[in-house]
Amino acid sequence: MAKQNTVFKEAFNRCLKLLAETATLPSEPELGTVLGVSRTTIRAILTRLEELKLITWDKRAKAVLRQPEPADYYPAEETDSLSDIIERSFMRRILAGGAEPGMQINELELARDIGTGTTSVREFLIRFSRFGLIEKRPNSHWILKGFTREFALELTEVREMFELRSAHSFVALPEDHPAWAELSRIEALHHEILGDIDRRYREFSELDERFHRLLHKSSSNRFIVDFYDIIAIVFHYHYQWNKANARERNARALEEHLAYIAALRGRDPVKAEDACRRHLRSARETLLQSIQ
Amino acid sequence: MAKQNTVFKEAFNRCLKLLAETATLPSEPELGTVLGVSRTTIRAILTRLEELKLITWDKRAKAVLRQPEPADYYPAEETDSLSDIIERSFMRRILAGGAEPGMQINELELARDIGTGTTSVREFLIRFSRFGLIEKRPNSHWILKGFTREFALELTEVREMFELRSAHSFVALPEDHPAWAELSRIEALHHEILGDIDRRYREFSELDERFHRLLHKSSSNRFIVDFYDIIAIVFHYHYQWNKANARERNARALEEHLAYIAALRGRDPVKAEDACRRHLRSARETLLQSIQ
DNA sequence: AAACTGTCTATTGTAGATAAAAGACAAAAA
DNA sequence: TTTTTGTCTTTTATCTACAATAGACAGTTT
Repeated sequence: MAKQNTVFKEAFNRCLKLLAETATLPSEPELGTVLGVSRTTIRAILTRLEELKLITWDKRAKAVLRQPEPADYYPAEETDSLSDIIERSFMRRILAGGAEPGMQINELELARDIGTGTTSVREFLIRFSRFGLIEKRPNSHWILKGFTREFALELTEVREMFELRSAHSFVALPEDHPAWAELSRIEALHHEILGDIDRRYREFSELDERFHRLLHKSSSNRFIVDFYDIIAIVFHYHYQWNKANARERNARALEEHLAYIAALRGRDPVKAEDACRRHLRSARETLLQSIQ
Repeated sequence: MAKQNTVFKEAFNRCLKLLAETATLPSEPELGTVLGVSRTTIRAILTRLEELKLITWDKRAKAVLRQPEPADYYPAEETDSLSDIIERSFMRRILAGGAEPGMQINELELARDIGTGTTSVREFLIRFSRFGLIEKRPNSHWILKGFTREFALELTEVREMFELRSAHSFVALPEDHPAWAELSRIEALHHEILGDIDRRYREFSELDERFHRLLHKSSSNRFIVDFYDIIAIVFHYHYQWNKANARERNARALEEHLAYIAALRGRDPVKAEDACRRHLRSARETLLQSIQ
């Protein structure tokens, strides 16, 4: 196959959900906007819906025949984009497996392992290299620099510089800036999760990213904003493979966030900086502890 | 062609220079180390040298028959790696040509323009995207964000944070650290160039990069070190297409560097910070002036 | 014994091909 | 007149193939 039709399958599944909710379908361009795909894909979806006798379709007349059933959906494995599959597979190898720093990474072997072409693996590695975990020897292999203590320290050093700067920008944001409303929503979610921490502590990871991205965004600096991608990917996989004491860790982080949010609200740069430092110090400790 | 033999041609040219200097050739593995290529390539070079009747070659017996002539060298156009060609061509388009922010970038068109396959263009764009000047729409084109005033401000903001931090690390380096010796060599070169500024002002660009990279390296932080790649590429092309007042600009920057170097030598963090700020402020002004 | 050469294999860099997806434009419908 | 559909073209994502390059190993030379 030249290209996998994951865009179609994933959009098809979302279209089924839409159908279950609304029981009616808008025009092709409108559907395209809603699902975020081109009209070509929309027409492929409509064709498939017709084949499955979910709808009848003739020009702009679209009649729903029946509600979608679980069997109508494409299985989840088929809707993941190739680059997601490669990323997951690669991260498992270097974070979970016993991957030693200095190890060679071989495009061909990776591709065979994952069952994909070399081009996609190669492009993934190029994209991934900006995270500073691998390095290319031209005309030869890649070198794994490893998820080491040094890496974590270098990462957090920059993170602290960037987030302090962002926190300063944040408190200077005008009263009516939408970030304040978003901050309130985030704060409310913190209280919700803390109120039912035993059951909901796993939601922290996502909320954490949402909170810190909001802060970084207020720097209005693409390099600072983009740097959060590195932090996010590290923490994302780190949380997945390090579940020890997750409940306590997350509860503490949530409390720290609340103090941090309160300080931001107070518009006091010094207090905000203080809360920021305190939280980042403890985040760094958590990360370092998990490494060895 | 599947792969261009620019590695061979470029190494061949360097080997000719070596031959002109030493008039004798070491063993294959040793040549490989000197030229930084594999023995496979070395043997291809030796074969070619023999064909051109520059040497006789039988196992380890290599006798030089004559000195290389200009005609023996491969022309410079053939020794540039494909990615360099693509980079130059792309940078000319977006810096020199009237490329508007928001413009679409089309892989196929770029490839046709440069006369290369799409794969290489695509990989270049992925690698280049970390510089924050372009952005991908998945399944669709790239967007040029443009070399704008905002870009320059965001770039210099981070640069200043990183370089201040690096300058602080630098003054704390132990007395016997090799960086101090390199700093002296760099300082001497500054005096040399300033002494003959009218003729040698063009050498500033390279020296500037060498000086700042030395500083950034002392941070021992891969993110800070890697960030200099962005600064380097921006200034590199910026110097190429903006030659107005180059002599005066460079002379002033050299003086600033000397003050900066003296402050670093004094091991006084406050003075070093001061000199650093002063130089970076003027570097920013220079960059901003050239944008509009 | 250490280094070198001959030979062979494996991997990378790049082009070319192709299905999937995007998107352009004219004709048709509201 | 604005939106929608039918049709067609262009571009992207991905695979496969292959020359260039790296690298391994055994036999040979110093």
